Amino acid sequence: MDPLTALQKFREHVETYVPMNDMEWQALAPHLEVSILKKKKNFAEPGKICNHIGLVVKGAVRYFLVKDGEEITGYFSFENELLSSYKSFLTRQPGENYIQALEDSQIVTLSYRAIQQVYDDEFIGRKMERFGRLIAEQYLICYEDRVNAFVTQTPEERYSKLIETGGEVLQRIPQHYIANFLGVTPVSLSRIRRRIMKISA
Amino acid sequence: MDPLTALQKFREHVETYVPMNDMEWQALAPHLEVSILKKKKNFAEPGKICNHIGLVVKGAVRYFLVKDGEEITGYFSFENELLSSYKSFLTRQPGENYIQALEDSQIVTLSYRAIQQVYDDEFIGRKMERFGRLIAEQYLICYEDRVNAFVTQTPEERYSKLIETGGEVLQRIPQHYIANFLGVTPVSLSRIRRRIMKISA
DNA sequence: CCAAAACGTTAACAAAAGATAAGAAAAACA
DNA sequence: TGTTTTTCTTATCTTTTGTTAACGTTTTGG
Repeated sequence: MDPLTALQKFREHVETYVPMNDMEWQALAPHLEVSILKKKKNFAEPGKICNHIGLVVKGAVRYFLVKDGEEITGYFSFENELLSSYKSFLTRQPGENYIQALEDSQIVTLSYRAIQQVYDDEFIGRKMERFGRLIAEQYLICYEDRVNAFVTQTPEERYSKLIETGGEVLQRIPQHYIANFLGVTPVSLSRIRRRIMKISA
Repeated sequence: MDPLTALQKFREHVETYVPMNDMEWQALAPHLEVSILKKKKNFAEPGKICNHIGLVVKGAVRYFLVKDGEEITGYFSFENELLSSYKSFLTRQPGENYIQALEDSQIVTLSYRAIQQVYDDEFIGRKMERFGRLIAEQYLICYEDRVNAFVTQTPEERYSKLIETGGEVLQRIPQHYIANFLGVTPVSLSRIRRRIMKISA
């Protein structure tokens, strides 16, 4: 999609959290960049500081790290979702994971320096500060739910729940990635699926 | 400790995130309450909306939920740490977990209504908004690490790491709570401990 | 101070998951 | 199109975990 439409998507995303008039948008927009991330290209890499936060306006990305030579997938971001190696981005320390495009993707990014400028800005700082807070709070809740799932549910229960909620994940993502996401091996997920098939059949 | 000292603790906690002068503190302090939570008493309960966020100035609390009649412990908060059923607090929906005092505790609390007032305040709103953002970001990072641990590490690795970092948890908390926290049963943790003993001995 | 409850370990068995390898089907791509 | 890679399943074997129960110890609370 053309860059202006992409930027518009970013504005809409902000406006789901805080209202924003045209003047405010005029102040924010110059800090944004629109970029293309080709399939298999990395948005973040281990050992490097993640200098951008982004909004996926088209496509999807996968978060993973390499352990004992194996890729272990921890998360995904789809259209209209933010992406960043948050810990690295926020702490300014080298990250541990890759963020890689699953498909050719288009991303609206905001650099660390830019976001700090925006937070400190006279005119829009207050509003953006609130936006940042609400974003962080929402992701906090997502993580809280996910940790709860690990603590209180079996892998089978986690998978069943994932099917119920019918996330986009299921349609667009290879199952061995989902297995990692659920905290089990691909082989194990395959067995879980068979067990569930038998029950529901 | 006396209420004024407790409030002072809260101020110090805020100041680890944002600077705060006396006038700002004067504006914030009236929104705070100091309360005592006796051992085994609940700060939050399932089915109820969590209306307060708090800072533990003395004591410790445990987060747990009841599944199939069993208590499953997911988290703890100690001195100088925040506590809240964040999801319930932020979304204004009934929560799912208990937050219960492990010891007689003293807590400085801020109600949902109060914190919104503070965020909207002319004088200190901007600063508190940033405080709220930084808090949420920090907790986000904690959760990110924890989810990563579940996805990439075995229970044994998680326990070993917990010992290395030598968290307060280990000293003050019964091991079957720690087992839940790590995502395994108490019996399993006992076996893990024995395995590790043999190796390091 | 005593009885009851909570706690940690261990054992025995069942269930589930990890590791590895093999094979078929589907997708990627050249 | 045909070939290679990826993906998913299945099987086998080993390891780990869950479950239940028992036992001694410690802690708690009246």
